[in-house]
Amino acid sequence: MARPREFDPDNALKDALNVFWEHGYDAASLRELLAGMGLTRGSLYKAFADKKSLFLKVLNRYEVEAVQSAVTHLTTGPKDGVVRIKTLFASVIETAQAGDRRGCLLCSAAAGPAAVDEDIAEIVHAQLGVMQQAFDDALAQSQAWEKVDSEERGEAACLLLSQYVGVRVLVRSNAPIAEIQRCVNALQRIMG
Amino acid sequence: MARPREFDPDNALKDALNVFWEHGYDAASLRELLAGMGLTRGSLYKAFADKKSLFLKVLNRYEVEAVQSAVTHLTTGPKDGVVRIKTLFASVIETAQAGDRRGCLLCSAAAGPAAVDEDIAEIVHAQLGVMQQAFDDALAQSQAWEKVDSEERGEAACLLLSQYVGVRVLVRSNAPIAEIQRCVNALQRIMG
DNA sequence: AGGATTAGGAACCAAATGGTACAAAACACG
DNA sequence: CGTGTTTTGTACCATTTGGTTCCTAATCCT
Repeated sequence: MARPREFDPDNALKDALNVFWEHGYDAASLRELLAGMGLTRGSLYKAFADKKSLFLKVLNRYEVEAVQSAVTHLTTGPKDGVVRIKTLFASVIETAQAGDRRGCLLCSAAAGPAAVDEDIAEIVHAQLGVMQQAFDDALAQSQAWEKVDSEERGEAACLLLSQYVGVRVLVRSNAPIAEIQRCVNALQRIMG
Repeated sequence: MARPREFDPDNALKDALNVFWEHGYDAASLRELLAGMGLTRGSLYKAFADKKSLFLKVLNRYEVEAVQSAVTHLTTGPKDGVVRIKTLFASVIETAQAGDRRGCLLCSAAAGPAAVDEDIAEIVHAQLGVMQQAFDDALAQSQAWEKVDSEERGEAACLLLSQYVGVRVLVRSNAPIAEIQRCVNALQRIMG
């Protein structure tokens, strides 16, 4: 391994994640990525092959970093799963209120042209599936839903996932936070 | 008004809508637009100034064509507003099942880089507001909600809007229809 | 018929796109 | 010390981007 690389690949991936998260896959130009990651073309292409491959690796990092964080919200903390679901949505509002309007990388990728690419779509759907499963698990661990049959609960989990996608898209679209707050209020009321 | 134009501007706008609807604002290239509209650069720029202006006009047409169609779903038909809301979501499923995976132009624009542009964002939010109001009106005209105070009903309308956005994004992302169907099932069950 | 005015179309433009080629630089190992 | 191997950085590439120029063609109006 002759000359050692001068950058930490994992750190570079983190930087790339930030660029993609802000601009989306298509709108993130190679120049922006290079600037954000602090390296030059030669290094990037040697280490990550090309833009798409880089994005796929970034998506994996997003899972580790963001999706797992949401899943943790849904699986740990208050004993009742419904409460945890509520706090997850509350945390989405908090993030937006703190000025982070990037929304969810997965949700944006799902809505954009990137979703046409099969490899990207596969990962996106897999990770949304992880979220959905976490919603389902949380519902299963709640008083209100423990007696409901699993199919009906699964449908509710689907509903929560699409709700989650909708909210995060609205956040990214710069919708008034008050409106998003109202939407989450309704969700929390409906969930009892 | 010397030489008359050889194309119908309204028709060209309809064609442009189809291109933007399929690819989104950013990914729709000028070449694709010209091909889809069946005219050359000179004509397009003479009639619509530039790409962004064209898109703004297309958005207006989208309102007339698609948003108003949804609003009609929400305001006419069955007497009970909740039933009308259910049928709106059912029609979204039907569209997807028929092979139309374009989703909602507004929802995609909201999630994409186009939303950064103030002029575009303004129209997008205005039209989403129209949808939200229609949800609110439909709820007001239902047995289940007529006794609920207007703030709580307004929050439910917000919820329905974000739900709508989420579902249409999932449709565009090529998510399995069965999953989207389950999500709508849950919505219809929750609404009583 | 003829000037005025507008649409149509092609050539052209600079800038930006993602990607490649290749030489120089930095290390490991003998 | 030198050779082989890998990284780095730069110059370069063809292609595509949205947009402009400008000439010609078609119509209106007198």
